Amino acid sequence: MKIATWNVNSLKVRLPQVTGWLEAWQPDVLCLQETKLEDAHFPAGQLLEAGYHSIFHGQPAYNGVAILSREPAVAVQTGWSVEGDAQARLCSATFGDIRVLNVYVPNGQSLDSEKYAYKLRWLERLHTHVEEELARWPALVLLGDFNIAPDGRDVYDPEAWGEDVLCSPAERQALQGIQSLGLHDVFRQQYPDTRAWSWWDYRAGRFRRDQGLRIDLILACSTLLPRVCNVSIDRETRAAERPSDHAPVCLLLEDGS
DNA sequence: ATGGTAGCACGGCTA
Repeated sequence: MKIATWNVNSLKVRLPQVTGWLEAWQPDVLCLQETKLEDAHFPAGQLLEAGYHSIFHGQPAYNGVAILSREPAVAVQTGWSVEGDAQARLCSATFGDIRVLNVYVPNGQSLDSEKYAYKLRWLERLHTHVEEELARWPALVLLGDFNIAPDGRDVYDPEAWGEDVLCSPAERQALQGIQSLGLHDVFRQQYPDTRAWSWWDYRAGRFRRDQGLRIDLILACSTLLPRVCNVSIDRETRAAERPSDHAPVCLLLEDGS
């Protein structure tokens, strides 16, 4: 079972790159963030021609999440379970024995912004939601664009970034709190000392100088860890023509028995 | 260098 996540920064612009990536990597499941598309404009037909079913939860211009899959999803859920959400940042589905939660965590903009307070509230809400989902689905993978670098190993210049947004203690603690429910950062588990990034700002030649952050994460519950074969960050796709500012991250799991 | 670039939508916001 191959499960991947990719913040595409507009699926309308990136559709050729996405279908190319599906062809090259052949994932069973690909979670997308920042599709920036209303549901009425989602290219489900073109993706089906490429061999993938879609579930999607979008809005005009901002946010938007989707899950593409070889097999049709079951137990699909968009947004939170009970209340509505104004911003399309979460969708979930089950494939085989695996529950997949795809998130686009708010960026937060800056520590003094109302958007940062919203980010912290959103993470609290996610904590509760993950707790509920784990009770129902023991084999769970939580993945997506977390807009949080877990620690200094995940930042090209931790001194310069300090405790700014994406690296602040409060959001890192919120992430740790969610992980304390029994979820493990599979990339970090596999590569304890590797400094690797999943996002490079378009500005200031950040990619050219390899100055990035690792904010796109795949968290797997303990029961799945023995099945982890490989985790990779596809830096080549960030280097390609007209790229998203994020690289895809891919997890390969052994099939369940 | 408190900028820079990209996307949405056509001015200014978001990242």
